[in-house]
Amino acid sequence: MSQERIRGSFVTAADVAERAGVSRSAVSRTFTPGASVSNEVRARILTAAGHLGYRVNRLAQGLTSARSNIVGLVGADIHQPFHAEILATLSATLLADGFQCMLLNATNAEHDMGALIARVLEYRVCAIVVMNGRPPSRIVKECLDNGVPVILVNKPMPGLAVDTVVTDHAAGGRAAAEHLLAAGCQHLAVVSSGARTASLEGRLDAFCKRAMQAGVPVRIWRDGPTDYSTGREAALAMLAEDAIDGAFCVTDLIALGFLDAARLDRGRRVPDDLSLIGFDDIPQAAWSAYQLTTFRQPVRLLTDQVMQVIRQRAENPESAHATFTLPANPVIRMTVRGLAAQEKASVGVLK
Amino acid sequence: MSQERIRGSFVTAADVAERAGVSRSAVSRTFTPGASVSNEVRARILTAAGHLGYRVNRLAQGLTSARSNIVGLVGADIHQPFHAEILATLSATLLADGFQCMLLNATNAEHDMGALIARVLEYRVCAIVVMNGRPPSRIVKECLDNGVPVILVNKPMPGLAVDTVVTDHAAGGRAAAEHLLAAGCQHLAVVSSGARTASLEGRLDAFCKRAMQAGVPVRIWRDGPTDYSTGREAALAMLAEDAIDGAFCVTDLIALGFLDAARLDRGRRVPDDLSLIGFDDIPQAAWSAYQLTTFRQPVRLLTDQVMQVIRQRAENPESAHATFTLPANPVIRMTVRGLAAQEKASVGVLK
DNA sequence: AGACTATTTGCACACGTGTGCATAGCCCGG
DNA sequence: CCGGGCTATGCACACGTGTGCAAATAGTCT
Repeated sequence: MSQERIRGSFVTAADVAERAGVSRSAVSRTFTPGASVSNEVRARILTAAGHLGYRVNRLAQGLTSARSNIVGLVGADIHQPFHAEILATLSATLLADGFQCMLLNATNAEHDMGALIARVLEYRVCAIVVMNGRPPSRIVKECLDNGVPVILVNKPMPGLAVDTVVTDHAAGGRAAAEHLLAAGCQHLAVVSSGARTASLEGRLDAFCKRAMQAGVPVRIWRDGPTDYSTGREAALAMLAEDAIDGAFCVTDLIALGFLDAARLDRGRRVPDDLSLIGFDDIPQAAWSAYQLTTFRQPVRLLTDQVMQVIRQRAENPESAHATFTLPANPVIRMTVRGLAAQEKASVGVLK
Repeated sequence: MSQERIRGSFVTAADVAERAGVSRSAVSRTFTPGASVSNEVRARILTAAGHLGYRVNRLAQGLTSARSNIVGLVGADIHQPFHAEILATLSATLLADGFQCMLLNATNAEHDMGALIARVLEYRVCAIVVMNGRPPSRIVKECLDNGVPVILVNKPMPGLAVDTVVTDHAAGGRAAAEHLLAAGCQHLAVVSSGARTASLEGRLDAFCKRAMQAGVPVRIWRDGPTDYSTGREAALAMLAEDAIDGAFCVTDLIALGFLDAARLDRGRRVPDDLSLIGFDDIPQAAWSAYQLTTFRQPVRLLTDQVMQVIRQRAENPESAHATFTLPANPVIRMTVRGLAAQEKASVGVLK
């Protein structure tokens, strides 16, 4: 088939044209949907292209159109379960829709992110999606100045012409408080990390506010990485003497660390002595050793909304910018007292 | 600063040249390391570029050189902890070394992978790394014909001119058997998924062979996805009546499912009644509820080796192809009988 | 001072593609 | 048979960059 290929170099449209005995334009038109080529010529070109192994050079193609169909995906800590799920879903959706994904994995959330976005701008990406982290607003502004739309997931940046897709963290935090109150908890705790991101703070603030409304005190932990280890440390410290009977961890990962330390190191029975709620609904939360009651971030809805924004901006760059807020639905499992007992029968062990 | 920018279009080298009062070549040379420009002109160009917000167009740049510095990363199931870790490490390394990553997330491991690789070829990537999955050899061959090196992680493909970087699965499987035999296990089991990948099969075969040498029977489970749920199902089925006292799960994810079902549903005490070993060393294996004894895939070494191959191929495409085999080191925690008791004191709770 | 060398700079071309424009061919109605 | 409209095709240009080559300029040695 490709025995006549010169090894190690790409075939160009001119090569195909020569072999098919037509002009290069005809080749270009054959691979451009909607262009006018006769069936006979198209067939000849396609067989020639097949024999030679021709592939359109998207670099050259993007040169004329001044825009590629590459989307830049920016994020930090992409190995964490929730971030990995967003990345996997979003990249699969983008690829299915004909886009290409450029992955920008920031090791240092703050500093690297700016440099990485600057680099991906050099590829004339058609959009940049910030999946998490805190890109400096200066670089976001530069993207916008260059006509590259920026879409922020779970991170509002007021005052910039960006599209924002967020989970309703406040509603989730409030609902978490209500669940724990309904379970009869009298001494609440909320566990977060030292990262002051809008999503984590939003959950925490709403939780505290709702508890305060009910007149229930809340101990606050806000230190360390957004990690399993932070949950453990918080539990070890807070459950040493305090009589906490209900805790909201702003992340499932934190919640699982908290749960392990509470049970294994502090001897608490969950949910009998202590009710616990997480956030995100990562796969591990459903594992039978945990059965964590949590709030599910609507990953599918988030990514679908991101896709829709990208498409819409592609065809109409000037349309108004918007913030889309999607609900986090409770996933009742076994770590909250009243609910666990009551729903036990109808909830499967694995989701 | 950028107040004079025409919003929504990129600045070209010609714009910078005009503003700085020099030729466009001078601009190009300023941004080309090692080219000859006087310090005075360079400075003038750099300030002009800064004011205008100039960024080199890598699409145009890659056009002349017939090769971009984009690396295609191909994989399936990238949300799984181990795959996510490989992806995170590899992408961070590549970005730190000045490459860009194009992410190819295959939803259907077999079929999609070919189509995705074909698409990324259109961007004249300088290398393709297959992180997992089974790309059809036809498309791999096409990459090689086009001079694009292909690097396979944990997946040998004999007969093709590719570089291969693998963990020593056979040695790991053998060592797992030896650990369980040393713990005095008499009735072994090995749990794998229905995916017949070289890495999983390599671990399984070596385990079985070593156990057979010792005259110990091995029950084999090989069904379902490479997943937590498979471990659960295997444990539920195998531990219903069988007197299994030692199990090797070819993946940590499988092992954790097995462990949960063994303890919670089948009432086994681990490691007293049952010793268990996994493979990969995902973060969850270190969680205090699990403390899984396992074999660590040397992710850092694997990715470093991949990087080295990429660099070396970049400067010398014709060098001989090789297979690099890296060892999987045991991580002794608490799920194997003799070892757990003996080492308990010296092993931290978190890694 | 003159010649020779090293450095800097600009011109012009190449890279591979899409596309506007003009031309050629075809079909069809009058 | 002729003209009009439609389709197919080729030419030539543009996109933004890197770079070889020649010219110009600065610097150095005799």
